[in-house]
Amino acid sequence: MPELPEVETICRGIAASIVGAKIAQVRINQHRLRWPVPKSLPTKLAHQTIKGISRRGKYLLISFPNGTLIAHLGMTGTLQVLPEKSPTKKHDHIEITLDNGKCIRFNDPRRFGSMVWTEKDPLQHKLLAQLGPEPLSPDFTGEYLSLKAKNKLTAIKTFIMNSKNVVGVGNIYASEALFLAGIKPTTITKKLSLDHCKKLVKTIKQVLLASIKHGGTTFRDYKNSHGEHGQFKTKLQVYDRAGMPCYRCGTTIKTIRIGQRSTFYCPKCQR
DNA sequence: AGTGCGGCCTGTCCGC
DNA sequence: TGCGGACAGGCCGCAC
Repeated sequence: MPELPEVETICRGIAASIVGAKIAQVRINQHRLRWPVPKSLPTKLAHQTIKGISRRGKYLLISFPNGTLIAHLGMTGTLQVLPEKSPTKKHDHIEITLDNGKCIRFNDPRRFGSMVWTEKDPLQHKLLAQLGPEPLSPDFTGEYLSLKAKNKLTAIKTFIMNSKNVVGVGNIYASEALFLAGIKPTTITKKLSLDHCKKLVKTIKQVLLASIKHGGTTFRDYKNSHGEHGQFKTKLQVYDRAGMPCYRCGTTIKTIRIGQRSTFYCPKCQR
């Protein structure tokens, strides 16, 4: 499942082969994604040159002179740059052929992903305007988290997974960061001290950076822009390890559900 | 206003 | 072996 490190990996992986290229053709094989892909997209993109690609949270922004394509990979989406002639696969919903002999393929079996077109400032788009700070930016500090978290009655895990508070922390990295910080995922946010918040901010940054370094985490579906799996899975401390011994203390890892999400933690290391 | 949950989807896994 | 059902999950949008 693509979280921030996976999206960052894809962004870095495809930039060199698409920026500066001109669109030759856009084909929509399936317009029913999270939101319908506008039928006018092929016309909008025709003959436009790709100016750049960047990331905001888990959104990829591909910019053109006349607007921006905002892509989200949802749960199972992949974005690959392939030779133009490589065969279309099942669930290749959108194919963007470039004038350099390559083709961008958006593949998403579960169709939780999206592809949105905007001609305004993309950061002011409804999907992006309300987003909290980037977790790896200097804006994301213990003081910020502490201020934002005080008086809130939600579980800390739910809180850090809410993109209004901080972007890019999904289910896997939330469990991992809380383990590294020694904080029980059910802890009510207002009970966290400033020191807890500082520690947690540090471990969120730490786990995201480590995952980017290893090319992301592949759980079931994630592949990078070259179709390769991420290697961070082997580094996971608690995620999907229910019933197995904690690497640190040997206590059996527990799983519970918080806000309809499976959550993993060590009952001894996290309090 | 803030919180919580329904719904969108298909592949995988499990039990009968 | 084949089939049905449960489950996985990001995130918007609605209901309370």
